[in-house]
Amino acid sequence: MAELKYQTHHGMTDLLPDETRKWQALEQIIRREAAKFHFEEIRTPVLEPTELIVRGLGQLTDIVSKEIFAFQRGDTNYVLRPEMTAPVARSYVEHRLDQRGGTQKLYYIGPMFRAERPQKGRQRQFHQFGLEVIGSADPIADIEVISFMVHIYQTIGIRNTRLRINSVGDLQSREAYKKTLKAYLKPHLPSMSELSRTRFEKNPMRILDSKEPEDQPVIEQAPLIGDSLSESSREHFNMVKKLLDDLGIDFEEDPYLVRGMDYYTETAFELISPDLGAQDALAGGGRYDLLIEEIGGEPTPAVGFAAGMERLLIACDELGIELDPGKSLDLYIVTMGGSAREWAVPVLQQVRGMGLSATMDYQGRSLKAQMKDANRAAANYTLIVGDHELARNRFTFRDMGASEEESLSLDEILERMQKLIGEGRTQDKA
RNA sequence: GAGCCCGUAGCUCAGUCGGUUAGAGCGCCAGGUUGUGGCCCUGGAGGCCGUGGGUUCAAUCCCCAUCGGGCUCCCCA
Repeated sequence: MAELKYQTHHGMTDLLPDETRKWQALEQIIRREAAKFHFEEIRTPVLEPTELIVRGLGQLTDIVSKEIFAFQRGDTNYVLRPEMTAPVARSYVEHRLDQRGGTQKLYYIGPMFRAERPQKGRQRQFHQFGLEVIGSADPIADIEVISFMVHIYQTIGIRNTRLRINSVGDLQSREAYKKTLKAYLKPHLPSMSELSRTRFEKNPMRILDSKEPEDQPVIEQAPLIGDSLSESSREHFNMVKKLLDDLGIDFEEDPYLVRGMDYYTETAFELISPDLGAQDALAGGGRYDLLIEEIGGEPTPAVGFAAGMERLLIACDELGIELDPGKSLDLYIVTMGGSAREWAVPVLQQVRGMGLSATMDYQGRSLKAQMKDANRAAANYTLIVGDHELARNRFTFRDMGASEEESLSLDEILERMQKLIGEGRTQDKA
């Protein structure tokens, strides 16, 4: 096709009407289920202070070091949020949400931005939904979060997922572990990948995540975080696993699971799907007991997860799960002639006032073209009006599904429509 | 940041071993049915064959660059 004057940026896509129906259906499920778990929605700006993201996620993480969209205006630094945990934590501190009392249970849905090379299941503007439970150190909080995450995919019908969990321990455990790990790694460094060698000083735990072949033998023999866990971290993790068992949620313990953000402590988890290809992580999360203090709040334990919506929808496609309820319209008013068109305008308002959806042609097209349009819009009924009907004050009311029609007064038609609401025969897919 | 593949109508894709007016299906518009959709038939609109340059008598086709897209590594949702 010819060169376009303007188009979306690399890795960013328009969601067109035939797509957005599916998105709305997904969002509806998320909101409904979040409400069941008694989570409340939080919405924050897409632009955040650069420092928040850098401090929050960690300077050395991939996201911060090479994937953030940042710009400056005057002497203020802005970033497009790459994730929601830090922004929610910021909001919690900024608005003293602890003063609302108890544990804050928040959910969000929205666009995130990362300057990566796009591929299947990875875009520069993508969408996540997720939960944050702030103010509880109880393993029950971890479990509620994990259980919601698993529940959502179950509800949608994505069954063949795998839950992987690990504990990265509290601060003491991590310091102790880093020490043993570095002591172990040091003699092997010369034979290891360049990436791992750079990580050694900065963040040795990330080496365990390496997929470089030359690192594998070293990693296999490496000491595990599990062996360095403090007593309380061990108890916490054991309780999480026990509760998962109690809930009948299958999981596999992966001692090598280390997640991408520095703020994680204790429980870390990931939900992966074999239906996704290279980018197989559907969702992931964990506890972040140090983040809120790190960004200037009171020491506050918290746990959450984030899920990629594009990936969820890809999985649905792969599995043949249809979220799109399809188009629907209650009434299409077909008009012939200027007076009929003018007559229709207030009738539309009346029908809509009854809670039904209604539209008409705006172009003065032929009856046939309007019928075709009504069909395309998946209209359940059409009301046909021309000079003939106006003169007799009786209108043609056509049932598009049954291909039957009769001549009725407007009141009779409205009465029928009213009845349809009661019978739930209309497509009110809010 | 690195590698591989691909850019022909709105969409999915043929095609030209380089050679006069570039095709199909679907979609769109109209007619067949002077006031009736979904099926069928007929017709129509719609392409500087992504863009720029090069080679050539001649380029949509070959070469280079560029832009865009897809996939992979890395990493993540």
